[in-house]
Parts: sequence; structure tokens; C-alpha cells
Amino acid sequence: MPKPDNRRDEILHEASKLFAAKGISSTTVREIGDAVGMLSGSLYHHFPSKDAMVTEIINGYLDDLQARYARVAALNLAPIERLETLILESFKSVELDPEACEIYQNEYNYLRTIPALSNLGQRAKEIQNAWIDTLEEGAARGIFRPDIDAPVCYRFIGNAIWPTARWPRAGRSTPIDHLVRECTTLFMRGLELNPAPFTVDGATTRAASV
Amino acid sequence: MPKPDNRRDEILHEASKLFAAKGISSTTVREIGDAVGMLSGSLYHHFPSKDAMVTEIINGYLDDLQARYARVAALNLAPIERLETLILESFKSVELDPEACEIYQNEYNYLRTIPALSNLGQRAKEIQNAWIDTLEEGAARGIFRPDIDAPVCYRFIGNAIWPTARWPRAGRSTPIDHLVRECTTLFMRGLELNPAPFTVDGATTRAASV
DNA sequence: GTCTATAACCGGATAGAC
DNA sequence: GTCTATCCGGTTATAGAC
Repeated sequence: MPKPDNRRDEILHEASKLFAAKGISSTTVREIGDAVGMLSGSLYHHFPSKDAMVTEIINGYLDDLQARYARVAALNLAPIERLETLILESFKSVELDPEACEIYQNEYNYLRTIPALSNLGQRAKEIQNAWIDTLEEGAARGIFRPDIDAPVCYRFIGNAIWPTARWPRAGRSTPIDHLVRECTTLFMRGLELNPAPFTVDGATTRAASV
Repeated sequence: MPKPDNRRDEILHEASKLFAAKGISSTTVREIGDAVGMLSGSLYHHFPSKDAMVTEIINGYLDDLQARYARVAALNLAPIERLETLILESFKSVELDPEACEIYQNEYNYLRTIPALSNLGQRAKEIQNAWIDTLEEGAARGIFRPDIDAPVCYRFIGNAIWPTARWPRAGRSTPIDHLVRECTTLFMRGLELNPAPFTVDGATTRAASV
């Protein structure tokens, strides 16, 4: 919840910070009241329950993210550019509301139990498909390696991006363009300076056994 | 906690599953008692508090992980092999005790507040350094790209690996060697089949603006 | 080693005054 | 729109019987 301009948004903003820092169920309505300067009972004038606050925070976050992905899809970019734009927009959404992102990542299991968030699984699937479609198209067109497992690759990429919301002052101490550049280069060309030429059966691990 | 062989380990095992699935603070001692077939009061014969259970679960997990990394360090491998071995051993530790891994990832902030776990920050730093040292050595020796930001790269790699503990039946439906291979290939050579030859200033993003 | 019973407390939520 | 006062159920933890 960026830039609260009224009492209600201020409550959501403070609640976000507490939920992200301590978890939803260990944050008490009394703490939320303290943070915003009112007594817990007064919160119930603005929201019917604690879970209603959570619901608004998460819906706002997902609305923004899905709107970004819809704009990316509308550009009809080639796979490389599309993937890099998804990375960029994902980092931007993390920067816009890191607390909401963190809550979504940390407490997905709990969020699924909130009746008002029953569409969560569907929304998660839509987000996932934006990535998987791009990866699969790139592999099919010979732009990405043909041996990639698109769903698994997406999860590695997603796992890399979303938890940056937890990083100490993410996107502030480390400027967001630096993160975007590191992430993009890492996933596009990898760590090795001069990898051996790609062959279909070449993807084996060189790990030693301990 | 794999393979409980006594009542005490059984309690830890069931508690692990509940903490991982619902979070620590929303898991009640009554639920733990139910899961193990005793009343909540009886748990206190085995453990002085709920946090004491958490402490043992986390210490066991970190003991295993750090022992693995120590064995890797003792092999004195070259950067590529060392990094790939760290990846492999990390996946093995996730597979050995996914619940503990999940708790550690999900509730790091809360764990830090448990007095008996006051060394958590130090241990996290040691784990991190195993990776960063490898990345920096590889970059210095011209084996990895010279432009990598080692701490940031580590966090992307770690972020990719640890949350696999949360994946539906991680390491079961998807065999662990498949995950290791995908992860290793992804980070070593990236997604692109034929990336442009590396130049120092070439690491720019091709993302479109939405 | 487990059970019963209970202490002492804290949680979300409500009702009505101002 | 906020405060006071309170309800009630759930929470960890304890004490002592078996």
C-alpha cells in the first residue's frame, strides 16, 4: 500500500508492515491499533475483521501485478524481450509494495484458507502461465535451449525474484536496475564466461560426491 | 526430522509438519498433541516450551547443512565443480528435511527472536560465505563472468533452491536429480541457446517499457 | 510417561457512550 | 470516528494424580 492518503489506507499500510515483519497470525489487532494511533476496537469501524485487511492488501498487490503482465502480453514481444520485460515488471511490482509481496510469498498457505481469497489459486496460475508460455515459445522457436523444463525454470526464476522483497531495504540500498541487470544476465547467459558449446546431452552436472 | 525412532523425535517430526504447513504461531500445542496422540500437557514432559521444539528442529537442520558445506570445502574443488557440488548438497539437505527448511525460510524473522537461537545470524552468514567465496574465486580466475555481483548472485541462487522445499511433494513427484540438473544448467549457462559473445559492457537489459 | 484439571493470560471481536 | 468496557474462546504452561 504505497502513500496512504486517508485513515483507512494508513491502517492497511501499517498492518502490511507488521504482517510482513512478524507474520499475520502473530500480529495482533492491538499492535495494528498502536501503530496507527488508535485502539483496537476502533479498527472495526473501518474493517469487519483482521482477515479483511489481509484480503485488501493481497488483492491490491495481485491487481497491480496482473495489470503489469497484461500490458506485457499486449506488446507481443519476441521471447527474449518478453521474458526480460516480465523480469523488469516483476521487480517493479516488488519495489512498489514489498510488504504485500512478502506477505503473499510467506503466507500463501494461510491466505488460501481465507474465503474472500478463494480465487487465489486461479490468479497464481495466471501469473505462472505468463512465464511458462514465454519460456515454451522461446524453446520451440530455438531461441532458448530446447532442453529446458519450462515449469521448473519458471519456478527457479520466480523464486529468485519474489524473495527480494525480503532483502534488507530491497530496491533501495541496491538500486533496482542493478538487480534487474544481474538477474537478467544470470538467467539469460549464466555464470560461466565460456561454457562448452551446447549439445542436447551435455546438460549433466559436474558435482563431486561428498 | 527424518525417521523418528522414539516418542520425542516423533513429537518433533509431527511439530515440523505442522509448523511448515500452518506457521509456528498458528500451530497450537493441542494440535501437536493430537497429531502425536497425546494431550497437550503431556508434551511438556518432553520439552519445556513450544519454542524449544522449534529450536531443536532448526538446529538439526542447520547442523546437517553446515556439515555438508564443510565436506564440500574440504574437497578443494575448482570453482565450477565446487559451485555445482554446493547446489547438489543443498538440494539433498532440502530433500532430507523439507519441513525444517521451509520453517527456516518462512519464519526467519521470528526465529531470530528466540533467545536459544541467538547464533542464527552467524550461521546464516557462514552458509552465505560458502557460496560467495566460490563465486568470487571463479570470477577472479576468469572462469565465471567478471561482471557478476557475487552477493547478489548468491541470493538469486539461494532463493531459487531453498523454496523448492515448498513445492508440491518436492523431490518426489519431480526427482531430485532432475531439479539439480535444471538448476545447475540454468545458472551455469543460462536460458539462451546462442547468447551473443560476452563483452564487459554487454550486460544490458533488452526489456521493453510498458 | 501420560492424564486431568486448571491457572493465568491473550486473542479477535462487540456494544454502546461520546 | 474513536474510546471504554467487556465477552468469550483459545493459548501456553503448570501441578499433581495415576
